[in-house]
Amino acid sequence: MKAQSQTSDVVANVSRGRIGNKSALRAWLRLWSCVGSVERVVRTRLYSDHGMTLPRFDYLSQLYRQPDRRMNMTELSRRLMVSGGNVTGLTDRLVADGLVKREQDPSDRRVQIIALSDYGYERFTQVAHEHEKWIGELFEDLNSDQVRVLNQTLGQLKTSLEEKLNEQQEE
Amino acid sequence: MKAQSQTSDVVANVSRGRIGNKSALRAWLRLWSCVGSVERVVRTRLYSDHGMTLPRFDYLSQLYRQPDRRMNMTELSRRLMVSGGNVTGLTDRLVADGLVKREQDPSDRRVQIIALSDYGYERFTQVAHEHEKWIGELFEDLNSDQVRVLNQTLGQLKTSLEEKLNEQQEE
DNA sequence: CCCATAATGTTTATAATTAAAGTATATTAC
DNA sequence: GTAATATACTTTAATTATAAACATTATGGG
Repeated sequence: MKAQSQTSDVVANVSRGRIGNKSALRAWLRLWSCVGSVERVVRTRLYSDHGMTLPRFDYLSQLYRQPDRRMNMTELSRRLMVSGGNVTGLTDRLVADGLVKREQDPSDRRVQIIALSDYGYERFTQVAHEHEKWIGELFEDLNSDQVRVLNQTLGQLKTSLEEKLNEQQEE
Repeated sequence: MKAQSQTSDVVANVSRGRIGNKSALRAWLRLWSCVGSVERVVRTRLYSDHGMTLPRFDYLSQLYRQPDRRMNMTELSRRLMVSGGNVTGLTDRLVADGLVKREQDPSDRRVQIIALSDYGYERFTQVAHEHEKWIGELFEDLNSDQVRVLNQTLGQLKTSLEEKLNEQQEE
């Protein structure tokens, strides 16, 4: 597998070389660890300070970002990266709490369109403001160079992963 | 809210400047998205190819990394970043499947020491090899420079987060 | 039109997960 | 030594999550 670097030692200077599995695994474990720590903090504060769970916050934030504050179930499932059955259950509870509403798609009777209610919008706006502050505090020890490079690298990884997922799906 | 162009000017002039909340939030969303995508792939393959769930794999991997393949419940809870009750439930099921064993700590009768069984070790070794390959494939589009910087930045973030968590805990 | 296939969402059964309360044991202060 | 406190783990009730099977509706080809 490493034979390739011999042929291209001029080009590589090792710097642009392919990464090995061990190296990738290390990066993955760090990613996992960082995300876990941040999630834990956010989940705890969401619950103690606002009586809101993290899955519901993530759900509402997807609706919030849409211009019309609306999205169908399949799209929610895709964006939240959770199963369809999960979205059904979350939706039931959010509807019961009055945070979102179910609407019918006039052009396709299979489709449920979920709309953020006025109450849901108001509620989410308050919580999101706090949330943004927490994240800012948690990342404050990184400098702007680091964050810029991080965003760039993760953006590339995200695109690459999406391509792989699409390929996989088509097989 | 300042216009984006103004922020960029500041960044350009002061490259090591403090990051803003918006910038941190963007980084957090990318982190979350990448981890979600990778987790989804790993979870699906673990289940379809090996009949193993992701939480159990994570649990076993913690034991596997220990020299004596042993760890108590509290430490498992801390490392897996999940609640104690969760570890109790996972342990019950893993014991039922013969992958781990419960042992008593002779010096402290409150402590449960969890040991990877021979079967669990064998089983995990096979799955872990595959897992490492999947991660390698998922990250293959990043070059070694990117992974090095990523590891460095995430390492710093991880340390910073751990400090903040400790401070918070002591309050 | 009719059938096969795909897409959308729900249901079912089970597993994973949390927060909070509870139990048992250990440690510390006095 | 005893009481207060802390630690380790379990239990409880509710929520969140999955995969797989299902029902309904849409779409495309003959």
